[in-house]
Amino acid sequence: MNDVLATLTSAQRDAVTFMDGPLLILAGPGSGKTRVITHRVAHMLQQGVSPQQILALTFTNKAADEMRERVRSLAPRQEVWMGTFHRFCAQLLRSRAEMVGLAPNFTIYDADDSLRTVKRAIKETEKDAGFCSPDQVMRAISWAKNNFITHDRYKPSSGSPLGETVKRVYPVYQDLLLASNAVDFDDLLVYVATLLKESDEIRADLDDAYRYVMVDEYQDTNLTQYAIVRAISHHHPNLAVTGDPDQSIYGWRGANLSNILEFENDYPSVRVVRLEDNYRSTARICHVADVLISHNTRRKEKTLIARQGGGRQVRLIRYATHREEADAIADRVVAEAAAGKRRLCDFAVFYRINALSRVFEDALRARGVPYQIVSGVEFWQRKEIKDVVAYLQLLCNPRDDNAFSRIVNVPTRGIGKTTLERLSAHARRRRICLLDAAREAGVVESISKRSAVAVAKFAALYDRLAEGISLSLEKLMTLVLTESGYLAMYQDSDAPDDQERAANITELVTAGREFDVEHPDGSGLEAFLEQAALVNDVDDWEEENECVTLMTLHAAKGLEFPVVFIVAVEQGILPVERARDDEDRVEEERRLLFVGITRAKEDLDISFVRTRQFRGSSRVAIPSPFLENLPRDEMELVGFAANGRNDGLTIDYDGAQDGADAPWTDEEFDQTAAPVNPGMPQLPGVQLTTAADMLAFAEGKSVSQSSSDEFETGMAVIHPEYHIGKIVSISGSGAKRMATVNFVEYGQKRFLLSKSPLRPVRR
DNA sequence: TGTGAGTTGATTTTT
DNA sequence: TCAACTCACA
Repeated sequence: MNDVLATLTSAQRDAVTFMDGPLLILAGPGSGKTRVITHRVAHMLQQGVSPQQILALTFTNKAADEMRERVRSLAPRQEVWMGTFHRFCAQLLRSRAEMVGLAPNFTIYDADDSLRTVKRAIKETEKDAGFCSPDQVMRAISWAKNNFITHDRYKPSSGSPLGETVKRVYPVYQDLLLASNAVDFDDLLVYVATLLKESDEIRADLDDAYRYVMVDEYQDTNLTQYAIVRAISHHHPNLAVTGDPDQSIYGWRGANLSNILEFENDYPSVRVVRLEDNYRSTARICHVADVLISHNTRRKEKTLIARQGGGRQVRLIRYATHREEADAIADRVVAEAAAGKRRLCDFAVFYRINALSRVFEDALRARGVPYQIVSGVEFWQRKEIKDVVAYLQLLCNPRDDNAFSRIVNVPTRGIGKTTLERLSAHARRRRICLLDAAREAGVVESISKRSAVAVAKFAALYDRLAEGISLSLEKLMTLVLTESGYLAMYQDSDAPDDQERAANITELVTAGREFDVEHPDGSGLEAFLEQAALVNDVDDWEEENECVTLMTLHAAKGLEFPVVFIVAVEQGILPVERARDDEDRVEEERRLLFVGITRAKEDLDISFVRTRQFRGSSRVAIPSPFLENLPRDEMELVGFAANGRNDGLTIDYDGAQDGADAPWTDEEFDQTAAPVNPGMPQLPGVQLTTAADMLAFAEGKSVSQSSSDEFETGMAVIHPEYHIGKIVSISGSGAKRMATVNFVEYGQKRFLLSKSPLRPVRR
C-alpha cells in the first residue's frame, strides 16, 4: 500500500479513495478531517489527476493555508488551487468584471466600508429612518445576498417597516457600489453565482475545468455558495463536501444548514462517509459533548467515539461573582504553570461575547500572566490603517467615493461636512464621481471660495500621488504618507495613542515592502488591496506563543487546547437573550457550546456565576438552560449548595450580592427580542424546505408545489428534520390524507400530507 | 469648520 | 462600561 493511505483508518481511507461521484464526509470534531482532505488531494494527484482540475474551497485563509502546506509535503511541486470562496470569486470576477458592469480594478469593500455606503443610501432614500439602524438594514441586505436574492427580486414580508426600508435602500446601495466601481463581500459571491446562472458557457467552462471540487465546512455554506458549487459540479459531479452539522455556528451570517442535511437529496447517488472517531479529547469530554448535542433536533445522528482514555472528570463550577470566576481561573493557571505541569499556551478561556474578556484580562494581568486575545481589533480594521488603505484604494480606483470621503479631510484640510455634501450633490447631478466633482469645485456655486480652494488643493495632491502609481508599494506608501501629511499628523503628537498609530503605519509600510518582494512583477497595488480586504487574517494567534489564549466561542472553531475554560454559561449570555424565542437559534447556541467543549483535549471546566457585572450594572445571573442538558451525574460539581442535593442549578436568589439588581424580567427580554430574520423576504405560500427549492425561488422560478397526491406507498421522501425515509402506508384522502413514514435515522412518524414539509426524493 | 460635552445603545463576525 | 454619534458653541 502506498504511504498516502498507510496511516489512515478504514473510514478515512474510504473518504480518501472515493474519487468519482458525489461524496459527503460527515466529520465529527477531532476526527482528522483535515488529514482526510489533504490525503485525498494527494491521492488524486498520485492517480494522475492534474492539479489544475482540482478546486478546494474553504471559508478561512487559515484553513486554506494549512491544507496547502500539508498537501505540499505529501505531494511536492504540484500546486492545487486552494482558497476561500471569496478569493476564488474575486479572481474569477476580475477577469469578467465588464459582464456585470464593473471595471476590472474594482474595490472590495469590507464590512465597515459597506456600512458607510448603506448609511449614504439611507440618507438618500429615507426622510426619517429613525426606527431602524443602518446596521439592521445592512444585515438584511447581506441576508438577502447570502440567499441569492438580488435587489430586483427583493420582496419584504408584508407589514414589516424594516423590510419596506430595505426594499428602497437595497437598490440605491447597489447603485452607489456600482458607481464607485466597488463590491461588498457578499457581492463577490452573488456576481459569480449570477454569471454562472446566466451564461451556460461560463458555467460549462468552469464545470469542465474543475473536475474535482471539494468544499470544507459545508455546513457553513449559504445559498449563494450552494448555487455556485452546484453550477460547477453539474456534468462532473465529483463533488466532495466535508462538514459537521453540529458545528454549524454561522446561521446568523446566512449559513444554510439544509445544504448539508440535504446533500443526499441533491445527489442521490452520494457516498456518505462518517468519521466519528475522536482522537482529540478524553472519553469524558466526548461524552459530555455527545449528551449535550443530542438535545438538538436538526442534525444528523452521530456519536463521538472516544479514542482516548477516560481522563479527568469534566467540572461544572459555580462562582459567586464574575471576579471570583476570573480569579480562580487565573490562580489555577499560575499554579499549574509554576508547578511545571502545564505551559501557558495549554490554557484557553472561551466566552460568548467579547465584552466578557475584560475581567479575565484584569485577573491575568494582575498576576503577571501573559495572554493574547484572538480577534480583538484587527490590524486592518484600525482607523489609521483604513485611512492609509483608503488613499491607496482611491489611487487604484478613482471612482471609489467611499475612499474619497474617508480621506478628503484627513488630516484636516478645511473641507467639512457641508462642503462634502454640496460636492456630493454636484456629483450626483452630473453623474460623476466625487474626485471628478472635486476638480470642478470652483464652478459649483454653492461652494464657498475658501472651500473650493481647499478642495482644489486636495485634487492637486491626488494628482501628485497618482504620478507614483507604478512605483513599488513601499515607495508609493511613503509618498502618500509624506505628501498628504498623514504620518506627520501622528508623529507630531505626544499622545501615546498617536505614537502607537504611527507605529502601526510603519508596520503597514513593512507589509507593503514584503509584498513587493513576493510580487516582483509590479502592478502589485490591486493585488495588495485585494489581499488587504480578503486576508483579514493577520492571525496573531500563534500556537507557540507562551501565553494564555482568550477568545470567543466562534473564534475557537477549528482549534484545540489541552485545558479549556468555558465561562459565563448563563441565561442571556449563552444562549444570548436574542436567541431565546427561536428554537433554531437556541440550537445554534447549543452547537456553540458543543464546539467549545470539543476543543478541550484533557481538562474542561464549565462555569457560571450568581452575580455578574455586565455593561456597568450588576445582575443576578441565571444558569444557562444548557447546563441541564449535560450529564451532571457524571461530572464533578464544584461550588454548589452543600445540602447534599446536587441540584445547585435550581435557581435561588438567596445568593444575590450587594448592589445586585433584580434578575432579568420577562418584559426586558420581550423588549429586546428582535423579530426573526429581520428583512427576510417573504416566501410564497408553499413551504420551501429544500435548498434546491429555495434556490429555485431565489432565482425567480416557480417552485413545484408538492400536492398531497404525488405521494405513494414505498416512495422515498425527505423531511427537513428527520431526513430520508420511506412511506410505509397511506390512509385517508384529500386534505386528510395521512402517511406513515419510516425514517432511516428516526424511525416511524405520521404526517398529514397536505400540511407536512415532506417532499419526494427526486431520482 | 472643528471641538467638547451629553446621549444612546449595545451578539457572535470565516470574508 | 465604553465607544460612537449628536448637537451646541467658538
